[in-house]
Amino acid sequence: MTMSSKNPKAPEVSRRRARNSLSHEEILEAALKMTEADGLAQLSMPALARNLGCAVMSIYKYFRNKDALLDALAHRVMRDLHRRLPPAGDGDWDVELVAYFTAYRDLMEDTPAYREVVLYASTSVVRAALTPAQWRRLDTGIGLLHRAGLPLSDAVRVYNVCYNFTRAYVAYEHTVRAAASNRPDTEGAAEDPLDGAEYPLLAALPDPTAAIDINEDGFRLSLELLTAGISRTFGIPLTA
Amino acid sequence: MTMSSKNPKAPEVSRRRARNSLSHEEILEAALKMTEADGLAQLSMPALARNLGCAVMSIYKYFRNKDALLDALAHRVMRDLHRRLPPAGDGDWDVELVAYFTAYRDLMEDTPAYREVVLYASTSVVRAALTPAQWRRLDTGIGLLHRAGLPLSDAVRVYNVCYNFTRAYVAYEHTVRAAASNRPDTEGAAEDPLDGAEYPLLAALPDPTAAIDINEDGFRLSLELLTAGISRTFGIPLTA
DNA sequence: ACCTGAACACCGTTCAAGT
DNA sequence: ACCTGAACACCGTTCAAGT
Repeated sequence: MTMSSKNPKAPEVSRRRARNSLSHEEILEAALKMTEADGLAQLSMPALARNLGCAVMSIYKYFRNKDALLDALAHRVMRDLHRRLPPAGDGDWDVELVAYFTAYRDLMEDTPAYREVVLYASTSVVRAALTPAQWRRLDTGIGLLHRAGLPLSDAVRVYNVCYNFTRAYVAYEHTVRAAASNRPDTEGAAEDPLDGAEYPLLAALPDPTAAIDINEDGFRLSLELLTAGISRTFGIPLTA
Repeated sequence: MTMSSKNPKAPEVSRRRARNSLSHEEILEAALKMTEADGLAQLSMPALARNLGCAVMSIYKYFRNKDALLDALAHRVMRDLHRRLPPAGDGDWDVELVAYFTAYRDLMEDTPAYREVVLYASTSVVRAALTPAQWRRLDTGIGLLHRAGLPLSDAVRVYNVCYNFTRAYVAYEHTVRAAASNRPDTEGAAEDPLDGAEYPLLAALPDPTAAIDINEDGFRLSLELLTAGISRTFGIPLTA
């Protein structure tokens, strides 16, 4: 009864895509949009093709397989990410250090799609060709510690620690949160009170599970402790 | 021509499983074995059924769906894990703290299947009913910091930081390593030397990518810095 | 009650064919 | 050259049927 079904020979909005209308870029853009909207888990080749209005196999002319597509997506996302991420400033080392890594987490919080993509393709992102913006940020981050008084080799080791801590924490936060939202929450189910004889300390706490929660407070305290640890271990004063 | 195909009416090794031969326990055991052998990614319902010598749908009599099975698997693994994980000792707080969290990482290194399972079902594991062994270890871990001089509420916050750091670090290490082993390594591809004018510090390094590597050294240094940070922030002396 | 095969709606991917 | 449909080997899961 619809217009398009009345006569199969009718124009029917031209199902077939024009000759060179598809491109590497358009496919990636669509994939990114879909990831932002519904998450990486929903990004399938058929769904992507539907979204592009092309046949599934057309995508394979531009990407060897799905993995290659995800790799390209990860690179694109990392490039965007570092464009929005400032290099280290030249204020007090401890203040700047906290700001430097907090900025990374904040940006990831802003754009959940980034977290998934970055988390997924860890390798291609961590190991493969870094963009100039990433090298720059890396260089200034190490410089921060070097200026504060650490020998270069120690500055690299300490930067490494802070960097991996931040990446790991954000990734872990994300997986925990994602998993939590997929389940019937046990919020209502009243927990059994803990036996004070068995667990003297936990039993005294208002919420024992707080000890293993993961949230922003923990991230902040971690950075504070790391900073204090750097100060103490390398004998450079804190300013804050 | 084979014996079994000659006569379809022959005994044929009795394809059908005996009446009550299947069980919750046997299924979980098989799933764990398969995960140890080939990784969680290879654990499909058909593969599991083949392994058990039963029909795929038989499994569904014991587990509502695959997610429920993975949940049960995660709980089983966490229970095993904490059985092998000692509570905190009563030596010097800083030495014990490092040993306490290093033990977790070491155990995860030992049994890669554990990492995958624990990593996967973050929620059910982190939030849902903890076993007595886990509560015990938690209680002694917090006690470690409390005995060292931290008020109980701070001891919980600091424990939380160390715990989440360790979990996150191990999980992140695992995903990076797993992803790396799935790809053509770029080891051979000689990296372009970095421009000394653009990246003065990185250019001076023998291997700039070391700044973002992840390995055991980073883990150890992280724990050292955290310990030093706790000492400095809460004014309790280091003994090591 | 417990176990099962057939069937469904999805994947990613190969292959041979359209234009 | 670029785009496409049909087909294949896999998933997880529902349903109705065997024993």
